[in-house]
Amino acid sequence: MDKRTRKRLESAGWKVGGTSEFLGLTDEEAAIVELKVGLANAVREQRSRRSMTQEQLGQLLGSSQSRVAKIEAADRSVSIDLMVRSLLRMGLSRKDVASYIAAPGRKRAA
Amino acid sequence: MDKRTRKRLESAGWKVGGTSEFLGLTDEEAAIVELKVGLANAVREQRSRRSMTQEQLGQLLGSSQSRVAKIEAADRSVSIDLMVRSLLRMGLSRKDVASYIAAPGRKRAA
DNA sequence: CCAGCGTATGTCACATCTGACATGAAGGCA
DNA sequence: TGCCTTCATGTCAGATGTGACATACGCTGG
Repeated sequence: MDKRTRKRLESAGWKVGGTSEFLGLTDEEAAIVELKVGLANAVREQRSRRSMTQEQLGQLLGSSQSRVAKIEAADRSVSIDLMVRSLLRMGLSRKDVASYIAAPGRKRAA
Repeated sequence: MDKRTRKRLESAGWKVGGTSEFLGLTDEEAAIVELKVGLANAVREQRSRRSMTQEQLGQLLGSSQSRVAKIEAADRSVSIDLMVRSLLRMGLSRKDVASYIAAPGRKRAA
């Protein structure tokens, strides 16, 4: 998890320690946070890859710039559903989404 | 997609054709349905593997028998979040969940 | 210095999801 | 046949997620 990501998460209210659990964060909660971070990074990366602004992506998703920002920040108020729908709308396949979910944190090939 | 699954989906209000799209179902919607069916099957399979009743699983999830039934039926009223949380609560890893999402429909090894 | 662009954050009315309950249907068994 | 277990489906009040808006922050070019 890079510094920037961690900062975003913490300020969003998540309690993050190491890459996994810490005080008051069960294994399951930790797994969900990690999973969401993976998807959040995926969205940011895919958008970036298309040279789109958050505003443009928001439009593509039928949503707003602010919500895209929250998605990419893995904000508490964002569901996995929304993240997945975003990726699919950007043309990714179910398998692509799965690979992002399985991914540890950063880095990715295709 | 087996017959039983298709029946459950259709009665749940989804419009399903082939394994993918049909009338009035965009590619994205189709992908979401398939993804949810994969997770629904995963929950049913994992529960079955543990010889638990829906009632017992409901308790483990802090929920009810009826909601478990809806989860396994990939009901409209069930979010991907809930399905994922269920699988994690049953002890699966992020990677396990990912593999179920990537899976076409039925069959699985481990 | 200060516009302007892209992004981040807080808030809120409205939409969707969720647990719980009631009830029904299918199968097993005495 | 009646009873019991397990799963399916409808409903609803309360919880959570969502789009939109306002506003703030950092950066870059003028």
